[in-house]
Amino acid sequence: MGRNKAFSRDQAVDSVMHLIWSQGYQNCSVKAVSEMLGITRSSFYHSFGSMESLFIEVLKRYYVHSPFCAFDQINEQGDILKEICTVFQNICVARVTDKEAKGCLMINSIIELVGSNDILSPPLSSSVDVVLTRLKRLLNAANMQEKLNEKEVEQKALALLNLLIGINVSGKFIKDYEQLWSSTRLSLQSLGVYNADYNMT
Amino acid sequence: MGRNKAFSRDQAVDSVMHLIWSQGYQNCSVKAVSEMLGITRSSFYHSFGSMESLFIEVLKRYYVHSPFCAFDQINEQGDILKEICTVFQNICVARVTDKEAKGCLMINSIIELVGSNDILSPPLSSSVDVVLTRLKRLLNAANMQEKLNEKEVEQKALALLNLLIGINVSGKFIKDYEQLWSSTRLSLQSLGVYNADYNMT
DNA sequence: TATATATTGTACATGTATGTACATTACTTG
DNA sequence: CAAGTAATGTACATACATGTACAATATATA
Repeated sequence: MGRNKAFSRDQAVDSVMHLIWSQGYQNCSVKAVSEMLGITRSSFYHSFGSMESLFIEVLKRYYVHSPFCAFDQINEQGDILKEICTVFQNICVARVTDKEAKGCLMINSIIELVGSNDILSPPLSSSVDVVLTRLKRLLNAANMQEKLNEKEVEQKALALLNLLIGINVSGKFIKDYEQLWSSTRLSLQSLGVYNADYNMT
Repeated sequence: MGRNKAFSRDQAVDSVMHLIWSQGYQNCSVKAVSEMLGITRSSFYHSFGSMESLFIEVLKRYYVHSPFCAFDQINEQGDILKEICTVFQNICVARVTDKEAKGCLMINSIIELVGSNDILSPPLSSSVDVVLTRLKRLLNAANMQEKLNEKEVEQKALALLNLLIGINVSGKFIKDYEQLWSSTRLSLQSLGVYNADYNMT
């Protein structure tokens, strides 16, 4: 019972995600967000509580749009390393293609907020942990023959994460696909993830 | 002739640098900065014109504090690759040591501003170009025997820049030196920059 | 159809933020 | 020491921003 919402929460979270994505969290005031949603600030507070709690909701939603998510789709029975490379390649395409140079919302937010926002730092940090854990799992699965030890897997996973972050930032000023991808491929190849046989261009 | 400034411009730029560094550019209002400097906003505008122009001044000043600057100090006659590794190692130390998790001002600002601030995007992007050019030069100088071609040098330089960016961001949530450095070392080693003989721990 | 209730809107009090016009101050040079 | 000038301060007009109290609205259920 009670009155119906004048807006779809799903759509709202989605458009707020895009706003924060392109403008940064700190640049999104309750006023601006409310106006974009076509509701009053009063309704905003009633529905979402605060910008922080809305952002946490956005963050969960973002995951399915994130470069990280693609790692979850990888079939562990297939050629894992090749699929990892494909994910990286797709990220290069996405970064070069995006005219707004938005980059990755999660990475952007980490830089913007971790260390300064006590409420949002924990969820952001733990989001990264998830990715790191996932990468370790993939590397271990791909590792049946190579036999890296636990520490080496961890190092390599973090190296891949660093590369992921690097690309997402470089994409802000490097708009040439060939340049971005070829250096990414070089890094992947060096780390033993890319194989010349893959022949990706 | 005329009245003396009540503050040292040098000190002012320096403290504004640290404020922006720890809080982010967008979080530093003219009001807050003026109050920190102990001057009125009126004086601020008179002395600096705008936050944007002050930031450009800060950016120049930052360079000598930046991880990038260390590359300029490298003696091209010595063991260039080893010195590059030392720079990376020092960055790992700096990131892990910094309790505020500030990261690199330049990288932070790129993520925060490139693509959204039309005035500050160009100086930020060109700052990166300087670093990339410097890295290419170092790699070429270290390359006398290896004979990489132009493209390969460019790829490797960008790979190093990506690594640099990755570390600076990872340092926000990874506070264990061993973890950060060992994965960085792995990346450097993979790229043929680190040599097991260096024996850096 | 009446009523409970979730949603929305209005209004308020308060603080922050920006940029400028104009007056004041203090110092330097002739 | 007088005059010119750079630096500073005051005041204003305007807009943005936050969070809440209270009233109005719409709808599902009884």
